[in-house]
Amino acid sequence: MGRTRETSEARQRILETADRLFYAEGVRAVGIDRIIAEAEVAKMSLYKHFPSKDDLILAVLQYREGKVLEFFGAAMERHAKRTKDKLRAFFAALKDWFESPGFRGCAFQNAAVELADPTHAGTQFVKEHKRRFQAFLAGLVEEAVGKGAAKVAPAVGLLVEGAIVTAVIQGSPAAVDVARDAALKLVAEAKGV
Amino acid sequence: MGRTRETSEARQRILETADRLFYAEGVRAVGIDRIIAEAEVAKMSLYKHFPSKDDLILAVLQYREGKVLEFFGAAMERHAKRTKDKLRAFFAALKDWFESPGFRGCAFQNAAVELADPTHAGTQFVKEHKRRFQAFLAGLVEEAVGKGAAKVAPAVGLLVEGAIVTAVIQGSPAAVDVARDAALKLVAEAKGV
DNA sequence: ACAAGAACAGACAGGTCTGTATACTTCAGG
DNA sequence: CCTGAAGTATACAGACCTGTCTGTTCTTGT
Repeated sequence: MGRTRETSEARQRILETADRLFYAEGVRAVGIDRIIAEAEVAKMSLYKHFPSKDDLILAVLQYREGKVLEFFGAAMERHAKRTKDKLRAFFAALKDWFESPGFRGCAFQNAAVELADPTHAGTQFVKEHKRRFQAFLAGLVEEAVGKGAAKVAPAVGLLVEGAIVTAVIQGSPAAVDVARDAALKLVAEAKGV
Repeated sequence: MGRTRETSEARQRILETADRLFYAEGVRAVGIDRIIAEAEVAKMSLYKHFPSKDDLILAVLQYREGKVLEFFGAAMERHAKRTKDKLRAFFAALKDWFESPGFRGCAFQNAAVELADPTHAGTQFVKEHKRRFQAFLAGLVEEAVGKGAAKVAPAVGLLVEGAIVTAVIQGSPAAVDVARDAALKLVAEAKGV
């Protein structure tokens, strides 16, 4: 039989191409024609899988959340061999990301800024993603600090978000070191008390 | 004589209107036609004062930097009557901003994201603005902590940036309290040592 | 072999975008 | 009174945008 709707090769090619272009140039700046040309796909194929561009944007964000998870999983595991501290491994992974070619900040945040519409499904998804990401981060903090994690985890989250936007604007990954040192200081203090 | 080029009424109306629309909906989403309609200005007047939309974007960013300075100056002075601590007054002013109607994050950051082009004059200006803003913040930190300011000021900057993006995505000003508490903790520790 | 689903190819409609061109109005200073 | 600067009004070019429509080709299960 023909490939099922969710695993179609054309669909996958569209998702990957759109993800790459959206991240590099923005969801508003990249048009449908550009995506189908680079994905080597017919326009009707795109609209069969994604009824509108807004649907495609949402699908790309969902697709990207999976990729982000994979990236941090792999990078942290790589670093875990040096430091047993998971929080340190996370910041090392963050630095890897900042230094990766084509780094342009957080795709979710960027999309939310460009959409500029709180009712857009993509904006809603970004909000939920950030909550999930913060929960993940809180888990790492809890391993480092134990019960008092609730107190410092949100501050660590702000340091991470701040480091992301600062790194992309300054065009340098240096912010991650500042964020890591401050986060470790806050964690150490929470532990000490 | 006719008003000089820099103080023309039409020019001012264009700047204010463009600033309002750009901030609310984004520099890419708002077109020239929309701006001239709401500013009640002829298209040729706009292009006389700003040769291209990119020039207008840059001019709006410069105009806005002045307004931001005014806002924080006024808000901090208002709060300075309650707390003598300038850093506390700053975070109180930040909260005022987060709670102001139509808050949509940092206009400079948003513009940089939308432009998605490091060579764009607007992007360059955003980078410089952030450096100036960080210097201003470092001044506040120095008053609180003295000589050791260089150590904690960058971290406080990340907390502030993180609070801005988090507040807009979560649609709540709660992040500012987290940022303030963490910043004061870092400052207190730097002072103690 | 054949029907049906999936993808391809490309034209097209209707709208929006930036930027230019043309012609008219208003008004102040010499 | 006349010149020139500033602003107004409007039409237009050329590009690009999303989404639709019509056909063709390829593959695969029955």
